Amino acid sequence: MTSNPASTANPIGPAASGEAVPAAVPAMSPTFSPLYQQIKGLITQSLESGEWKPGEIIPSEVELASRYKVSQGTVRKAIDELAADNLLVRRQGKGTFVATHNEDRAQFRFLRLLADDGVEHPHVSRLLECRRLRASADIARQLDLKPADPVVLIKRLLQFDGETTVLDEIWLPGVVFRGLTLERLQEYKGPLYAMFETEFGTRMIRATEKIRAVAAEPSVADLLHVPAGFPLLSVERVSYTYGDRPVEVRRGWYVTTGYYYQNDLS
Amino acid sequence: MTSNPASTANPIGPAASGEAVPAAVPAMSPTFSPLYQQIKGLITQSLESGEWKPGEIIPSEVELASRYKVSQGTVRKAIDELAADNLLVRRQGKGTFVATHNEDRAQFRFLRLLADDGVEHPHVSRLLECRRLRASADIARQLDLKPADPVVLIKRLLQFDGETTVLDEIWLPGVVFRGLTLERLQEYKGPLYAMFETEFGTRMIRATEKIRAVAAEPSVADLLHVPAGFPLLSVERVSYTYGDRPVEVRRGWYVTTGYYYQNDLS
DNA sequence: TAGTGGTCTAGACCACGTG
DNA sequence: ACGTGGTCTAGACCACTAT
Repeated sequence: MTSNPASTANPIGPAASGEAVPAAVPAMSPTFSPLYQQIKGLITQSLESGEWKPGEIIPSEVELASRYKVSQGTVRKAIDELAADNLLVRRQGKGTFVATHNEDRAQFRFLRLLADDGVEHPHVSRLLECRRLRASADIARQLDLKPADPVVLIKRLLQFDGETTVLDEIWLPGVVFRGLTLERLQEYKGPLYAMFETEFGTRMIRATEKIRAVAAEPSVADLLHVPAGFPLLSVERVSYTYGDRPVEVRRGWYVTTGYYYQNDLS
Repeated sequence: MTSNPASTANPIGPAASGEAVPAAVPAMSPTFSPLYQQIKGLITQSLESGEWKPGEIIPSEVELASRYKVSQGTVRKAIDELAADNLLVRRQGKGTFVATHNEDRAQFRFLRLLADDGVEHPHVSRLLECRRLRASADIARQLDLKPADPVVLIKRLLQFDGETTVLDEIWLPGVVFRGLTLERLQEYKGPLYAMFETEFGTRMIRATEKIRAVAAEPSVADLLHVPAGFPLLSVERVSYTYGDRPVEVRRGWYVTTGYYYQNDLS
């Protein structure tokens, strides 16, 4: 019976409940934020804090509605957006789950390389090295660190059907990825992002990429088994976790003979 | 007062209205389609048929609700999805409008080339030619035509800050783009897609791109003022209009020194 | 002041997955 | 049979824009 006047402003308390008439407060609007956005923020907090871990189910909509003292519809809209952002996954009849880079076939989401026939081929990773060093000015800036802060550098090759196709250089903040060694990398089965999520509690949410065509430097050409000067796709990626905090810088060189980078404009 | 049992199946008629008790029909579900999806389809039809043209305002939600005999909430959900698909644009307080490639700053949506400093630079087009010819087997297949069907071929250069940066070869179905000539192209001010929409009633909805790094062929290199063998970004695009019908094949070569192709993974 | 989209609620029912 | 997400409705109120 409560008539809930769309919340007055920021505070979560949506309105006194239990009354029969539209509550007082006429609702001001400097810095107005919809209720469902606030709920979205609260759910995100629980995700970030690890209250609900990747792969786990979260409380049902009705349960969350009663917890936050809002209607189910409001929780629904919050979850809708989080699902659109790939933070949650809805499964009808079962429940809503925290998205994960594990089991998921969310591989292609971050490596959009297809064979010329349009088929997504499986790939294997060959680790070259994993060192700890101090961030260059450039890497520090991109990772939002101070210059000379500790970072981890991983180099690896990806092979598709036995063909060496990708060379990756991956920089990670040393503080977050304390204890990351070549051995642990080699032991882990599955995608890198799945490992980061499971072993280091750092989940990649989104990324931006700068793509160029470049001529292969000799050192890169050697590793990829192409002649020096060979045209390669250069992919510079910055990945972000909760709160849009950058937690990975990745420089990739792709051999695009027999494979292409797929992109959809919509 | 009508209790509307979520429609029984396909037909649009949502339910007999005016009764007080949940209508009979227990609702079967082979090929079940939600009401709002059907409304979405009807609105799309009106867009495709030109009942509401690009840039124009469409009827208000309440008006559409009464036209389709559904609640405003159902229309709202349909429009929400169409807005997410970039077919409609909502503007609070004003109304809902048909998306357009004109005035819009929807330029960057289909040409994601930024300068190294991250700034989006304006570009000018220099038309090289516009011929009519018969489709090759390959182009015919991609445009869903029969081989030797008439097609239009446009070649052009794009210059950013005076630098020649992009070479485009564009194939269009001849039947749809009857009357497209070099002169008309030169006369038209504004983006190509805006012209296609205004002059030929064909609106590009989405596109897929295959991206590779290639060595510049001599003929291409000449036009782009780079040496033969220079690494270029090869972008093969297929664009689609309503009903996912392909209506453009575009082969682009980008010089990515000083510029990069921006992509967001999310 | 009027009209439009945007938010919020409450309740009913449907479709899906599991016991 | 039950619980979960998914759909649909109806009505109230808020925020923005134009007149």
